[in-house]
Amino acid sequence: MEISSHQFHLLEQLNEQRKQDLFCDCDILVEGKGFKGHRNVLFASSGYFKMLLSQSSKETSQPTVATFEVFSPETFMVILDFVYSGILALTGQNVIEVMSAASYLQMTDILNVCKTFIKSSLDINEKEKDRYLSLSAKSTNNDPARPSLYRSRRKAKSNPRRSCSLPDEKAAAANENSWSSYSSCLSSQVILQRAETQLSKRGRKPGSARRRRRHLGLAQGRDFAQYKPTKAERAGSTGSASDTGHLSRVREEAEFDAENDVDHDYGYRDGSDTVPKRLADYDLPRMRFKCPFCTHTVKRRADLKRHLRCHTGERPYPCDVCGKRFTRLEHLRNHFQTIHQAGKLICRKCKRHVTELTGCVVQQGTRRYRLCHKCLAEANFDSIPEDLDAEHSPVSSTGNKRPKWALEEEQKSDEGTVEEEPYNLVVRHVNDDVPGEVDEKVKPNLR
DNA sequence: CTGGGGATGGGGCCC
DNA sequence: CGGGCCCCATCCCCA
Repeated sequence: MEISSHQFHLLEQLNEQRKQDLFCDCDILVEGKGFKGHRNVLFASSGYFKMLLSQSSKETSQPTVATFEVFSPETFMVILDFVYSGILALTGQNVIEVMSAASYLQMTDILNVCKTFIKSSLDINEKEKDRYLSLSAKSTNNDPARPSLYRSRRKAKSNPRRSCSLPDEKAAAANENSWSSYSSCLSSQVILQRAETQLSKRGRKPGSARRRRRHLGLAQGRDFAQYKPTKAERAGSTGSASDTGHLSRVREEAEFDAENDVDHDYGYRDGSDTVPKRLADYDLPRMRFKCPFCTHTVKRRADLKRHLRCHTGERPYPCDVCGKRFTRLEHLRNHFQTIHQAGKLICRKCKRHVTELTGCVVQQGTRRYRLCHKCLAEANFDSIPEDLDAEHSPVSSTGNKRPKWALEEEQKSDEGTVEEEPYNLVVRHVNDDVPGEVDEKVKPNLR
């Protein structure tokens, strides 16, 4: 027989012990501020502490000391409170830093909740946008009541501990009405305010966005936590070795701001007085959309939507021929044209320009390219490397418009010269949330 | 190991 | 607002 309240009471007791510094055997120093905790609780909650404590597990007589300089004490407080209560006090203000810290501490539950929080915030319907954008110039999102809104929603659930497992899409969907409107309006304001901050920053140094441009290159499975700085950034970075992932980005941002004499004190917290004045100094568009995952801002919501794919890993455009997936239709088209349709009128071997008359298309697996007649005669296919996909690739020698996976009976070899256009590009927009479901022009689903 | 070039991915912006 | 084009940075493979 399971007594459901036990877990809650146990956690409550541990939290009391923490507050009264009873049996605490772990000291955590965050930017100089000290926190107390229990090794077993921290071990069970964080991958980082698991690693740390398992290394120092032999010296159990001495209290463990962990020092962090990569997030603020306030942020760690939010996380520690969550560890000991199951309640995560997320706000539009702190979500980015909490997510960064959770990533650092390898606390995937918090990470997922933050992601869900942010993604829900992005689902801004027009009504709310109009309403809150008009408010945003005057209002502040520092209302202390707001985090409690999020908490209360979570508390409404039967088990407070379970309530942190929000990443469950169904749960998120079920709760959408109850909190996404809140978070989206909150986020609208955050986005606008931060956008204004960014505008002020960027406005001082036109073109700096380009110089600071980062290749986010987040392929599927690559998390933004694994962000790699560019060569220039690596060379110029003065960040601590422990500052990994987006934390280093945050730090770089700070460094950039320092370099460029950016004033962070915009007075947003106290209201609107300073904001229009500052913005008025720069003749820039009023609206920018701020990416919740990074510092990037864009003019149009559609561009933000597109940009977000580099964070979410969403690749809704699969190549029907090789299965490779792309974030954009145009990338799929480019890929298809160059890889599967030999779109480039260049001899692959001698790199000379070829025409339909002076060259021919060579098919190798699913890959097609052109060779001039001379190179074709010399190569005789021997020097052309095998295509890994060759064994399962359809090959056409007819050039008919037909389904690309229809393997022709008379086909004997994977290689050979072919006529034009055996593959047709079929544009599909795949919804990743429903595995296997393929639909024409399904709207991208931001997870 | 290194440089070159193709492939890919992301941003700006026009239509 | 989506599609598409252009440009550029980065990755990655290969000589």
